[in-house]
Amino acid sequence: MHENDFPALPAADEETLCDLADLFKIFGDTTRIRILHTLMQSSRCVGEIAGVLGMTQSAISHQLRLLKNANLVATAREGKTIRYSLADDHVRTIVGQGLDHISEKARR
Amino acid sequence: MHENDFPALPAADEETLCDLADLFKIFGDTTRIRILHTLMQSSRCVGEIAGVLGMTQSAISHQLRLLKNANLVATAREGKTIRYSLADDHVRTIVGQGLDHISEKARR
DNA sequence: TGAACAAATGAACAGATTATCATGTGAACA
DNA sequence: TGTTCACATGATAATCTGTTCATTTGTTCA
Repeated sequence: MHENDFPALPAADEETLCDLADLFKIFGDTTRIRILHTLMQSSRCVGEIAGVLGMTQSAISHQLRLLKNANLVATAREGKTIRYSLADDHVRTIVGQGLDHISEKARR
Repeated sequence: MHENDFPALPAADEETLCDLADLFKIFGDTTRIRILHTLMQSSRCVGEIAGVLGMTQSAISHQLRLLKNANLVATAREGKTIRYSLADDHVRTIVGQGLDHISEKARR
């Protein structure tokens, strides 16, 4: 059997592929991945994230906006701070798959 | 139980997170996603991919190099052409997860 | 109310990214 | 051997991205 004859996934249309690229673009930045990684451990407010990552509040806030637009994080106001958390388990799954690929590559 | 207290994945170090971002960066471009999508259906040589996507051979070749460096595609010479195919099933899995996230988002 | 604090926003600049164009490389075969 | 074909590569220009700095918004609480 030829490995490429039976695609495991259905073909996607051009617009979907574009949306898909946009989604991965979000994961494709060190700062944003670090933010997501931080939120995978616990939800945090903006200032905390900035502190943990050693970056300015503004830089983090700009990136959080992108993450929120992509529905990857959710917000909840708590007093005068705003707590960010992962929106759902897709983030963990996608990150997990990425890590899988990397570790397999390293094994070669 | 607090949803963020028990991460499903272990913490990653800074270098791994950087590698992870680099991996997703590859998926985060429309041309490259279209190439991968094409290869998910069947392996193809460079000229075919360029034809299918309606782009120049040079543009495709440049992108294929990035895909190859990331170990996402494999090559095999066949006569005077070079056949590109997906390197392994991680591509399908990662793309599949991305599509999941998108369709769920659309459902809201 | 208004002072203090947390976060969001806008403009601008630096660095990265992508397609194009021109050219180089190497395998196949007459 | 040398021409041809398929692909790779390098330099360039246009576009995109991310951080910084300055400012604004909006909430809390004295």
